[in-house]
Amino acid sequence: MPRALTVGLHAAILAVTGEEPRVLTVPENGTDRLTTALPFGPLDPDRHRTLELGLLAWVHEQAGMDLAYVEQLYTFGDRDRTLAADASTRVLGVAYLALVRERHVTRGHAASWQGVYGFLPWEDRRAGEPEILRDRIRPALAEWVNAAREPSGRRQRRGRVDITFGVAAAPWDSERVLDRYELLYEAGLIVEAVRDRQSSTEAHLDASAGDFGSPLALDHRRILATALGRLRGKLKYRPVVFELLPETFTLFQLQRTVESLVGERLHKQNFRRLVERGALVEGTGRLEPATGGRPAELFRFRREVLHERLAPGVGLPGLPMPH
Amino acid sequence: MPRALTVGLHAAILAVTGEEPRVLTVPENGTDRLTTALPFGPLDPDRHRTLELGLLAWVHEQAGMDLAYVEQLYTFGDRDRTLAADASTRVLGVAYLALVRERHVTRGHAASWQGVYGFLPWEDRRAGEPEILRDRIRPALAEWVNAAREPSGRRQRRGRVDITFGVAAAPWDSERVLDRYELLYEAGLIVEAVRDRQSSTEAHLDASAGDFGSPLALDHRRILATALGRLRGKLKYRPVVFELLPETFTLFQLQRTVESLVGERLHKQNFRRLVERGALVEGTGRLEPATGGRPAELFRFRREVLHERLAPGVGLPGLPMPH
DNA sequence: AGTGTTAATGCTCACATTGAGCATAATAAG
DNA sequence: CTTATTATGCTCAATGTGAGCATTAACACT
Repeated sequence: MPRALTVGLHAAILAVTGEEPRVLTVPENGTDRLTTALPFGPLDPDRHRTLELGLLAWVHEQAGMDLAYVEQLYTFGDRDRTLAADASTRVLGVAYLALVRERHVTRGHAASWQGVYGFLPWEDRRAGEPEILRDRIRPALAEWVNAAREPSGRRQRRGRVDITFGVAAAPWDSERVLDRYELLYEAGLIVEAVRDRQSSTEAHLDASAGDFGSPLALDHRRILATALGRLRGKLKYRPVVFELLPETFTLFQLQRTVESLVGERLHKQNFRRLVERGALVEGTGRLEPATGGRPAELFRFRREVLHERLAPGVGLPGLPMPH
Repeated sequence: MPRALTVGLHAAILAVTGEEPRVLTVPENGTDRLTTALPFGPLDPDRHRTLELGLLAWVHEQAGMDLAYVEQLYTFGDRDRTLAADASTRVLGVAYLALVRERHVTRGHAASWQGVYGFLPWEDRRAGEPEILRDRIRPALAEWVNAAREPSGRRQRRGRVDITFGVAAAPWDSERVLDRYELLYEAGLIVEAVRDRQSSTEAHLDASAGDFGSPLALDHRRILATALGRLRGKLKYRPVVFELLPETFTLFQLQRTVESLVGERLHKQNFRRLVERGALVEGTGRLEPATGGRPAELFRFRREVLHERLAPGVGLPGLPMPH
C-alpha cells in the first residue's frame, strides 16, 4: 500500500516592536522535550480551499491573529530530513513569510513574540560585528575549514566561508541569511544539525558546538532564516516596510525599522534622500511629541505608490553603509 | 473519509538555441482534446527521496534528459483552479525552473522544444514593441478598462495596465512577466481563462478574446511566465546565463543569449564593459571561425567566480536600453 | 536663563556607475 | 579593393551613491 501524503503549512510571522524585529512563536510539545516552534499545522484538503487560506486558519487558531501581507517562501520535503512521527506517512511542508503591523496582541493564546536575533544572533550588525560572531563563530568556522582532509577541500571551505560571512574582499551581504545558516548547519555549529544527526558531511559533532542562537522545532529556524533573507532583499525594491509600521510615523522611526531588519546602520541623510526621491511618504502636518530632540514631523505611506510606478527604483535601494 | 492528497511536480525547462529561448514540452492527451504541456508527474512518496529528485525522475522518463541547474518556483493548490480528475483527491503542484545547456537532444521521446515566445508573444521586444501587443492586446486591454462599471474601477484598472504593460511614465519592466500574464488572464484574454471558466471577476468571455499566444495544459503557461520572469531577474545578479551556453562562446553570442531571454536589445559596448568588469569570463586564445565579420575571440566562463565574490555586483547588472 | 543633548534638516562634494556615441581594426564576400 | 559586418577602444555627460559639515529646534538639567 502506497505511503500517504500530508502537507504542513508553516509561517514566519514578523513584526517590529521598538527597534527589534520579532517573530511569532508557539510552544511545541514535540516528540521529546518542549521546544519553541513557528505556528504551523497540516493542510486539510477538505476544509482549506487554498494553501494560503489554510495557513490563515491555523494562525488564527493558534494565535488569534489575522495576517495582511503573506508571501510564499518555499516547499520542502526531504524524506530523511522531515522527521515524520509515523513512517507510513510522507510529510511535506510549505513555508510562508507574513508581516503584521505592530504588536497585534494575542490574548488568550499561548503564542508569543520573540526577538528574531535570538535565533540568528550573528545577523545583527547594528552595533558592529557582534561579539558572538567575532569571538566564537569565526574561530569555530576556521576550525571547520582546517578540518577538511584535502588541501583543495580546505580552499573550497575557506572560499565559502569568506563569501557567506564576509571578509576583507567580500563585504558581508545582508541578504545571504540562508547561506550563512546552511553553512553553520553543515559545519555542525547549529544544534538542529546535531539533533537531526545524519552525518551531514562528517559534521563537527563535538559537544561544544551548537549553541549559537536558540533552536526551533523541525527546520523552523531555516524557515526563519529564509524569511529574513527574503525580507531584506525585498525591502530594497518594494515598499514592504510600511506593512510593519503604524499608520503614521516619523522618518527616523522608518529608518530604525529598516535598520532593525537589515541588521545594519544607515546614513541618515542619504536614507531620507531616497525616501523623498521615491515619493513614498507624505507629511501630515502633525509633529511627533518629541522623543528627546527636536520634534519630527509625522508621515504617512502614500498607498497610491502601489498603483503609480511600481516599476524601477521604488522601495529602498542600496542600503548598506557602516558608520 | 478525508480526501486524499497528491502532489504534482512540474518543470519549465529552458534552453536557448540560436537566438531563441525554448521550453521543453510534452504532448498531453488530457481530459478532452490533445494539448501541449510541460513535463510533469506526481510525486511518489515511496520512491522519491526529495521533491527535486522526483522531478528529475519524471523529466528523465518523459524526455530522457538530465538537468543541471534546477530552482524551485512556487507551490500552488487552489482547490477550484486545479482540476482534479477525481473529486475525491486534492492535488497540489510544485513548479520548477531548470536550465540546460544547448539542445540536449531527446531521441526516442515524444518531448520537443518550442519557442517560449510562442506562448508569451508580447514578451519579445527585441524588434521593438511586437505588433500583436500594439494592434491587438493593448486595444483589448483598453476595452477591459472601460468595461469596469464604476469610474473608480476604471481608474484602478487603467493604473494596473499602465504599470504592468508600461506606458509613457512607467517604462515596461521586463521582469514583470507573471503580472502581465495574470492581468491578461483576469481580463479574459487568455484561452486558459475561458477554459477554466469560473467567472474570474466577470471576465470578458467573448469568443474573440483568448488567442494571444498558444495555450498550455493546466496552468503550465502561468508556470512558464513565472519561470521567465524569475530568470530575467536572476540574470541581473547571478551568472546563470552560462548554464545555457556551450563551453566556449564569443561575447556577442553571450549578448545575444541574454537579449533573447530579456526580450530586449542591449548596448554592445556597455554590455562588454559589464562582463569584463565582473571578470566573469576569460579569453581562450582561440578565435571563432568568423560569422560574417571580424573574427571574435572565444571566451570561457570563469567558474571560480562562484567561489570568489558572489557578493554584490556579480552577474549582469542593469540591462535595459532600447536602441 | 544658560548649557548640553538629541534629532531634524539643508547642502556639498568626490567618485562610481550608466547610457550613448564616435572611431578604428580585422576579416569575408563580391 | 570596396563593402558589409562585427570586434574593440575610448570619451563624455548625466545620474546615483557614500560621506561629511553646518544649522536649527526642542527638552532636561543645573
